[in-house]
Amino acid sequence: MRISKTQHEAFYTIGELAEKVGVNVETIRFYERQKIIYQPKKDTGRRKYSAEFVEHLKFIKQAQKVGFSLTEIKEFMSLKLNPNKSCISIKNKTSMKIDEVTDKIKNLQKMLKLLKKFESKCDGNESTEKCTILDGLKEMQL
Amino acid sequence: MRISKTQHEAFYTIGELAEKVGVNVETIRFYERQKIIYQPKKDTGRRKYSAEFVEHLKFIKQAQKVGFSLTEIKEFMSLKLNPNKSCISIKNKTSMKIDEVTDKIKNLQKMLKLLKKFESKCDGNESTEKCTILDGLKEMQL
DNA sequence: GTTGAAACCGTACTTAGGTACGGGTGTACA
DNA sequence: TGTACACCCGTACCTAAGTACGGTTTCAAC
Repeated sequence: MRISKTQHEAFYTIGELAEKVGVNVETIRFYERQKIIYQPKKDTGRRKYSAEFVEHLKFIKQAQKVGFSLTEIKEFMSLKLNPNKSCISIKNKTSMKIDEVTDKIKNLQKMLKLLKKFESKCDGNESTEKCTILDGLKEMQL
Repeated sequence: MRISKTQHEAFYTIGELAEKVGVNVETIRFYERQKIIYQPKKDTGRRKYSAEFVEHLKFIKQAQKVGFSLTEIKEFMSLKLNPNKSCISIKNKTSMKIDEVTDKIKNLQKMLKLLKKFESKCDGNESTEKCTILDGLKEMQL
């Protein structure tokens, strides 16, 4: 991380940014090509990232973790940067995502319950022939 | 669905099975190639699926929905069909999966909470410039 | 001032999870 | 009995989300 002489503002090279966020340099270039993040100012041909890019990338990674696709994330990002549309489409997308996430949580909770049931029944010493976990799999209809 | 003459047992063609489970015929062939399901008995060259395949495929689809990869699913399936290993590895895998699923639920719940907060604050009529949902995205650190 | 790491760029390759295609064969039903 | 439809197989193609490669330029440190 370097400090700009005039503004005391922190900037990162692509390598530093990648390191800071825990992604590959190539991934950042890839996001740029896909227009998920915008290309930052360049200094003698090199990308110069301001601190907001750390937040952008962290947001992308978090959103991915909970199941948003890059396409969905790109939409959110572009809405942030492009404030000329009515808010209603954002609200609709949000509602749809709420339903989707709610559903996913429910399914995961069922799965979790089953996994715990299997785990508690199994003493770990049987051959798989008698394994209660495998028996459990049979009834695993979410 | 046809009924076998001698046993009153139901069998499905690949097309019927696909229809019943709601997947593509090609997907079933793909799973077979990937050895996620085994190849059923054939009758004059054609696959003849017993009812258990309906359950197998439903299980695969449910497991995918909650985030298991085909590789993980394949392991579970192969354990069912191959009862020669000690049960302990299954128990370990199960415990790991419990942690993973628990974590995923937690993250999804955080995401859900944020999404709901955004939704309730937004009246849907503002320009995105003023959109509270987009403001919310800024703070979205899970 | 040299030199080695790191950035640049475009292109190609990878893995996961399918889907489509094309040419040949079996079969249900009018 | 004929014909359309379902099935067979292998191979090719597709999208998502990166990762790697190779040749060139630039910067930073000695």
